[in-house]
Amino acid sequence: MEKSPKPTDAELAILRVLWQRGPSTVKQVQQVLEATKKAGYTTVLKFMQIMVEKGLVTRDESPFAHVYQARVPREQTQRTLVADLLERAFEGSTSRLLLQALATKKATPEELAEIRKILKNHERGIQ
Amino acid sequence: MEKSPKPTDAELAILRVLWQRGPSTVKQVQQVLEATKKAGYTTVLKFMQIMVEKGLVTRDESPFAHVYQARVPREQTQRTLVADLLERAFEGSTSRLLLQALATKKATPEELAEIRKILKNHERGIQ
DNA sequence: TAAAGTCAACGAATATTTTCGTAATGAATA
DNA sequence: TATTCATTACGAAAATATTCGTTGACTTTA
Repeated sequence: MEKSPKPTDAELAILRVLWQRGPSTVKQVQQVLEATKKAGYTTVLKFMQIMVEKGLVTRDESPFAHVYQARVPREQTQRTLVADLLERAFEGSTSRLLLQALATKKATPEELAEIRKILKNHERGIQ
Repeated sequence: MEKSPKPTDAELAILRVLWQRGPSTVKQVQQVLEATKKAGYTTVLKFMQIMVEKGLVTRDESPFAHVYQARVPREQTQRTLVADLLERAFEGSTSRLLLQALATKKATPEELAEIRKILKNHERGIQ
């Protein structure tokens, strides 16, 4: 079983791009990131090298441009992060977490429907 | 309106003690923390001094032992943290957040009932 | 008043995260 | 082959977070 270390902010931002785009070169990732954060090429490269060492991504050393790929699944990382926040800030209470999540961000009716569905599925699973 | 900077891990651990115990001295906080983390007295003191500077806590400079108190409300801090996580890891999707939260931690029937209640209240508020 | 104890202040040391300058490599091309 | 271009490698610098040793102030008590 793999350990899934908690990625830093910068690492998570890179993972998000890889999850969304699939395997990408440093340049491709950097171009996406420079829109929001202003991260230079070597900065992004450095992080991706660190992430290879940590096992967060794999690198395909293709002839010219190396192609990187997320090694940790999105959902697993999300679970790690939300479990961490639950413990650190909510004393483990999922209901409190949801309460504050809804308080900061008005969910659309579609989101609410989705939440109800998740809840229903979860209850069925528990029976 | 106050800004509510995201507390670091160590700062959040101290805030949790203050939220739970109410106004406390450094020693009292340190005694609670050394059970879980092994934080020395001066370490805790240093953080609490930093937190005064950042405006996270206030200090009552009583005759002998200074008494510290959380200045940021628990719920506001929780909202800041969950909003941050929503953006950084869930593309803003509250339903995804809940899904993964339920996936990591089996909610008790009471928790589920609580969650349903929160959802119902929230829907009523939206109408 | 002296000694011992308690606590805060200060600053240094360490660790971690983030950023980027510069050099090296290898391919394409003039 | 020499030059240019795109990319990676290396390592240092800067920023931030964490930890703690030491000093000094004040209180109590012997």
